[in-house]
Amino acid sequence: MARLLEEFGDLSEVNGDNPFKVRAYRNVAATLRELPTSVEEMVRSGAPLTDIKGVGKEIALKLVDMATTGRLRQLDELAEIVPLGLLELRRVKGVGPKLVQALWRERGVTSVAELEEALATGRLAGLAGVGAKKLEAIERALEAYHRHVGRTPLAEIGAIAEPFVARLRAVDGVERVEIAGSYRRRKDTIGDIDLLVVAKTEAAARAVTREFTTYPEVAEVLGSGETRSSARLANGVQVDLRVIEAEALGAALLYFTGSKAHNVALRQLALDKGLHLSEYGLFAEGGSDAAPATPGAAGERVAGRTEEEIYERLGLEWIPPELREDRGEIAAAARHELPRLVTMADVRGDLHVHSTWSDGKATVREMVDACVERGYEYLALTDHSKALAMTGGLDEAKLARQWAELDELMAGRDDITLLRGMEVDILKDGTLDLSDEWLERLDIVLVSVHSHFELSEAEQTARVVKAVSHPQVNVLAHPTGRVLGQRDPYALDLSAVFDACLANGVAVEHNASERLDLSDVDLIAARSRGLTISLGSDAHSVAQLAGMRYGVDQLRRAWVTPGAVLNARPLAELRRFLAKTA
DNA sequence: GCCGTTTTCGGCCCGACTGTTTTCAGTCG
Repeated sequence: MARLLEEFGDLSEVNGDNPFKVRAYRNVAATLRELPTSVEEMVRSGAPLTDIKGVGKEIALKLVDMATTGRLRQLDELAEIVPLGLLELRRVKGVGPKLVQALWRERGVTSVAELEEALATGRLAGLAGVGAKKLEAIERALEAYHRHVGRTPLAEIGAIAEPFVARLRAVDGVERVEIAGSYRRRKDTIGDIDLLVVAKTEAAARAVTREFTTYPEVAEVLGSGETRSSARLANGVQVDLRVIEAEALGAALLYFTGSKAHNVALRQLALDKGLHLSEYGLFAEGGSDAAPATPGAAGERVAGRTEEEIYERLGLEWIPPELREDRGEIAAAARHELPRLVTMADVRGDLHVHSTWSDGKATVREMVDACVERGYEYLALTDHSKALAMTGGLDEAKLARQWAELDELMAGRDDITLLRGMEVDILKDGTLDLSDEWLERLDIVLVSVHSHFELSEAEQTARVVKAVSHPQVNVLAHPTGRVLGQRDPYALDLSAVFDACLANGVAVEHNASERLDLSDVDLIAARSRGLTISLGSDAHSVAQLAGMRYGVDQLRRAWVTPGAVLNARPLAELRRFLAKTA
């Protein structure tokens, strides 16, 4: 439904409809993506759809329509008039709704391919507002369009952004360099990198801009001015640099960290209080009838140097960036009831670790030593079961041999506790890939799906529900099967699966690998049901143990407190959960 | 199209950069 509404908004926009109407559709689409309950459920239970933020009479009708027919009639009708290729055109940087309309109505261009052809044959000459430079810009944008589509996983962005920032910090006269944007909010994937710089002098500001535009990884400078520059790196990621006054750093950090929805809500809150919030600060209302207008200023700046003072002036406690998604954090901050979010320091151990016994790159000893080094109190060794033949998965006999090694390795060792675990495959019929007798002897049993992703939702759900209903199972690992940028989640009724986990004392995993599965939205649903969340790095090497921090980030985005995290608990408490006596 | 402890009509977040103009429109974030 969100996708259909979004498409309807996009088509309306290139059709030239009222931009506020377009926004209304997009807002509802965004809200639906975050909605913990499904619209179908609301329709079934008779809950008023206008309770959903941004949904009025018209969109409510469309929701009901979509819930029953699976289609949006108005979208089909609009698609008859407006060529779908125009949506693709909009994704070329620099091509906005107006240009799309001009291209379509005045030149008959309705797709990226046709735009390229029109460029090559000089058919765009004479288009109002389009000169030689604009044509060049479109050509460059088309190259980028083909090279880079989509978002980059958080961990990859970190590897790119951090050395870049270090280089800018080294420029003489640079006071601060901060990464804002979705990277600071720790979103699972990142579209571009936003950098904020405070320079002591104008000369230093020019120097840092020069350093930015000449950075070796920069493939193309998209634009550069006194306060703002943009560049695209060789790998296609866009980086934006803003030079900020120290007095406005907090305001800029706030503004450029977003999210957009959070900012919009904050601005509205400011307006309600007779204030005006921009990236330059929080200002008192200026130019009213009573007060003489101050030349060149909207009013006195009442806050701006730090985020804390701006939030405080708005009557809010400081909101951690991970929460800034307009998911209720502003209301909670106003009540001073923001949750105490889980941190890396709360994590006492790793509950999903592989070794050379299956497809890991490091030995058990290396993994155990690395976990000691990380300060963990315990870890669970969870190699694959025999169904995953390509990983060298373990059958009962091999498991017995592994345990002999573990006994030897851990004898007399009291620096860490090693839990005997396994990541047991959920077979196609929902049975488990290890005998009951051996399941019972394990300290911790993870179960997960690694095959038959193509089953129908009903079959997949029944399969997973059956698996987690087995009395020996403790954790459902990577529940949705997604791999960022590579594989979409399989069809699954996550609500039904969560219910089964709750009923059976099974925790759901957040897999802190390139999966980041469950997603933040799924984690919110899990947390609000009272499920226990197990954090596992799914490390197949020592280096991958460090991925845990990205998992903690996602938990924080989902408002998860330490109490809900299985491996934030002391060993004795963890054991009680695993014994299902908790 | 949505929304309302000022409003059922008139708003809807706001500023920088670019290019094409010569005071502004389009686009982006």
